[in-house]
Order: sequence, then structure tokens, then C-alpha cells
Amino acid sequence: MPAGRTYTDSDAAHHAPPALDQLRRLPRQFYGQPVLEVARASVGKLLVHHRRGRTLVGRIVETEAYRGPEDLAAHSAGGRRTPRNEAMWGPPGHAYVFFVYGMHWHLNLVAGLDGEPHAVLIRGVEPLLGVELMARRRKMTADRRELTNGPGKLCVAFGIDRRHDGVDLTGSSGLYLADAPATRVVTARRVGIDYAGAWAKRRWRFLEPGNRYVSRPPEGRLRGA
DNA sequence: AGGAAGATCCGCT
DNA sequence: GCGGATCTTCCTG
Repeated sequence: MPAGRTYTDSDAAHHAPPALDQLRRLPRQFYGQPVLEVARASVGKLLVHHRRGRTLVGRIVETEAYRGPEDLAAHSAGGRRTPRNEAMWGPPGHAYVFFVYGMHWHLNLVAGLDGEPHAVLIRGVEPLLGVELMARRRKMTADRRELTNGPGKLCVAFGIDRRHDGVDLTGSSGLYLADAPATRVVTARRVGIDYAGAWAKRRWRFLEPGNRYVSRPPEGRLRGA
């Protein structure tokens, strides 16, 4: 597909649903890498949520890195440590889930070294398993790309909210990332952070080009990660 | 105690 | 493309 075109429902992305007994939870070492690397390497990995006997799986197709305290777009900018963003300072491999705009939850992966307030925002996933439940929660049919093509939308589809803030993804929690084959990844500017000045220009958004569950296509020529 | 802003989404034009 | 929704969190006074 040409760069810059808006994705449509006809841009079918079809990856096979995984066998449940072969899901391999990613270890803490994965999250302990530098945050830009975690953001890049998370594209293609599986987001898994077991809850009440049901399993939801999505393939991560878009992420963003936030690297406080120097990154002025991060909630941890300037070393500002509050109850809300406390999870960012903890050990890697935990979830940082926050509420914005009075109605939306966003899911992040805490990355980097313990004490470094870095995180990776999950901005888009391709539904692989449990699609009907996602569709009910999103109040739309299962064939729509709007099911999970944004950070707030995928949290609704996966039932992620304040209960998941601070959860250890590498322990026994029902929420975790599972390994999957690497895929093509390109970079783009981050979304919705124009207040961050020069930091808004960093190409710290990572996505699988052409996948219809990417929230917005990158501008201009595609640049590899 | 009050106010402003926000890592977005949705519906309408 | 644009504006309204909606409310928690944090900063200021």
C-alpha cells in the first residue's frame, strides 16, 4: 500500500490465532532493554489477557516510547513523580495504566532499568482470539478495524482499566506479552503530544507498515526502525 | 478550593 | 476536518 494513505477495512491483516498451549510469556529481560528497543521489539509480539476463563489475544502493531525524565512528552517529564505515574519508576515488566480525557484508559509497558521512568504505550493491536467478546465491548461488528486501532479502543476491547495499573506482566497475572516472530517495523512521529516542543519530532512511534490496525499511517516516506 | 489540561474518541458536516 | 464529551489528576494560590 502507498505511504500516507489512510487504512481501510479492506486492508485485511490476517495472522493465524495462536495455539493457547504454546503462548510463551516474555521474561523481565525483554522489558529491561532500553525503552526504544522495547518499543521496537514489541511490534509483532502478542498481547494476552486471560480473565474469567476466557482468553483474548492481539498482535501488537503500533507502539510509542516515552523516555522520562528528559522526554517532555512523558508523564515522568522533569522527574515529576506522582501517585498516578508511580508505576513508571518501578521495575521493568510491569503495566502502567492511566486515565485521560475523562474517559479513556491507556496501557503502557514499563521499560528500562529499575528507577528509570520509561514506558511503551500500546497504540494498536490486530485481534487474533476472542474477537467476538472484543466486538461486544466495543459495540460494533468484529470485522471493523476500529475495534482495536487506538490506545483507548484496545483497552475497551481487552477490558483493561485501573485494576491493571502496576500489574507485573512477568509474574502470574492474566495480562502479559507472549513471544512471536519478528516483523517489519518502521518509525514515525508520536501522536497527540504537540505540547512537547522538539520532543514531539522524535520518531519514537513504531509500527508495522500497512497493517490496518495501526491508528494512523505514518507521514511521508517509510523509514525503517 | 478552584481551575486547567489531557499520550482520545465519536459523530456530524 | 472539527468540536464536544467527560473527569481525574495535579498545580496554584
